[in-house]
Amino acid sequence: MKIDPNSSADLSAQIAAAIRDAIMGGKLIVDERLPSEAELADHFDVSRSTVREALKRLAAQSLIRTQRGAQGGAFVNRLSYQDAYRGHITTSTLLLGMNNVSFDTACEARFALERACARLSAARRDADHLATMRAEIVRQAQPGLSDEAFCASDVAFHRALVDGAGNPVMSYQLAGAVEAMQPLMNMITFTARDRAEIVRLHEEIADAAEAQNGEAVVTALSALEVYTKALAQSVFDARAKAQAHALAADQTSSGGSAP
Amino acid sequence: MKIDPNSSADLSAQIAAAIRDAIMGGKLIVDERLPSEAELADHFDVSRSTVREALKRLAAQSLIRTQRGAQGGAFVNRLSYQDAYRGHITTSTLLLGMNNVSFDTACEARFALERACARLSAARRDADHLATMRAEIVRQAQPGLSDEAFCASDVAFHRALVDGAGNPVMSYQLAGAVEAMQPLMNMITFTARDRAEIVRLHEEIADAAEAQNGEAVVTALSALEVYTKALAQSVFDARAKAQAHALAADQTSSGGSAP
DNA sequence: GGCTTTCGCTATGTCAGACAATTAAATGTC
DNA sequence: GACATTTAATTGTCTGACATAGCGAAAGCC
Repeated sequence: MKIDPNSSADLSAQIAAAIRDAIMGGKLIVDERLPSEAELADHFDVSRSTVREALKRLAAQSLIRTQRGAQGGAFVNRLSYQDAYRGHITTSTLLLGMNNVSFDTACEARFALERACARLSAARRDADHLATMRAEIVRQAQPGLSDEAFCASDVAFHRALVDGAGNPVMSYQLAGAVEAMQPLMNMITFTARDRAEIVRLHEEIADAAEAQNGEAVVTALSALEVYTKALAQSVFDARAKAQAHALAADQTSSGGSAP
Repeated sequence: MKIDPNSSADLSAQIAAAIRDAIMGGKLIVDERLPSEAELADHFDVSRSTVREALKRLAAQSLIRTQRGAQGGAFVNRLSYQDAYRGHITTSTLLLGMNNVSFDTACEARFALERACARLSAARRDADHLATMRAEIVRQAQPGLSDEAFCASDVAFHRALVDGAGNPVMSYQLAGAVEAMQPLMNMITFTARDRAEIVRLHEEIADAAEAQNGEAVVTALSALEVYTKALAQSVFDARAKAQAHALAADQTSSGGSAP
């Protein structure tokens, strides 16, 4: 493990990259202990603080974990599905939130990918997955549920569907697409009629999954995609109209403020 | 932004979490400058080193960038697709590599998700995407190409197909599934006959994409999935057989070493 | 005036050394 | 042998210092 003394990048970033490469290249294996901070500082000829900053970078990516005390140190971490999920969801949410991704684009990606799980899920889902889906449908039908809770339940429902495929890699990849939609969905106010229609489509999906009819799950998901997009469109249209109206009123009263 | 003084977790981790929450919650917006390290140290009542470790954690996730000099500091970073791609691929690769994910599981997830892009890609791909696919096919047909280069070209081909869908969110989500397969594919030695068959299927995919026939792309992808799985199975079987044979020979010559 | 150069300020990057907290192992005690 | 104590190793945190980078204002020059 070496770093380039001529590089202009931060030493801590270079050291983190060197260790990351060693892990990804198999030179450091899972649960192996890294040299102590003092030894690493010696090896890279930097101070302990610099090494620590590098290790914190790796810890932020769940590549290592640290343990205090004698026999402690930094250990190569086995990246768990749970850790990977969390990071993936965080990144996906920020990516959508910071890049003005349109509702349609995110929605299209989400449903396209979810349909990819539909057939496998219909074939393999077990009783637990079905029970979760049914339970979330019941929750969604409860009056007085906040929009946030409704969206959260929606996510839980779809996650159960995806998990039903029994492929953890797929569940991981889908987690980003499904969960990152939640902030976008939270921008929508659902009327009772909207909720009823969504619940109806969820029931259609659950029924199809119970009957192990993959084709019907795909069809219902497509219907849900169309309905969701239309709903969002109408909400955004109404909001834009209200804003234009407010702007016009403002200009009438104050005479406007810009050319 | 507050931290819990009773928490047992590292202060730097708590501070990083607090700032991360502020960013995700919209309290800090893109390109906004964070307080200086000294000010943050003051605010959280910790030393500058601790603040720096927290900031390095965030930098590792591309949530902030830092700039030296007067008017410098830490700024909320707009998470670019490129940064998100890189992180996603790293995580996916490690997840597959560290959890003994079977080739079949990863392969199933990859092709299921890729089929989800197929119809959109067939409908929307532009000349560039087609050109990239054709170019990679040419590369793959060249004799003398190393297995690694063949796999890399395979990834580039499929990425072009996925990008053809024109949905950057989908491209991002797929990046993990497609690229993380590469290390697994690299474990396979391809015979000339294997490569020819894969190239043939790639041509089928490119032809279908050119004809904007989504259904045909899906069919060809499924055929490629079946072929890839069978190929991997035969390679692994042969390897296991060879190992069993070597073990038997070893036991015969040395009398064995285990109960 | 318009241009370049210099200087100073502020912020991050790095270093050195110290102490606190934690934990496992070694040691001592009964 | 079981239990308590000490010891050593290691990470976590703090303090203070200096190096380095970059912006902006001031100074100098034409």
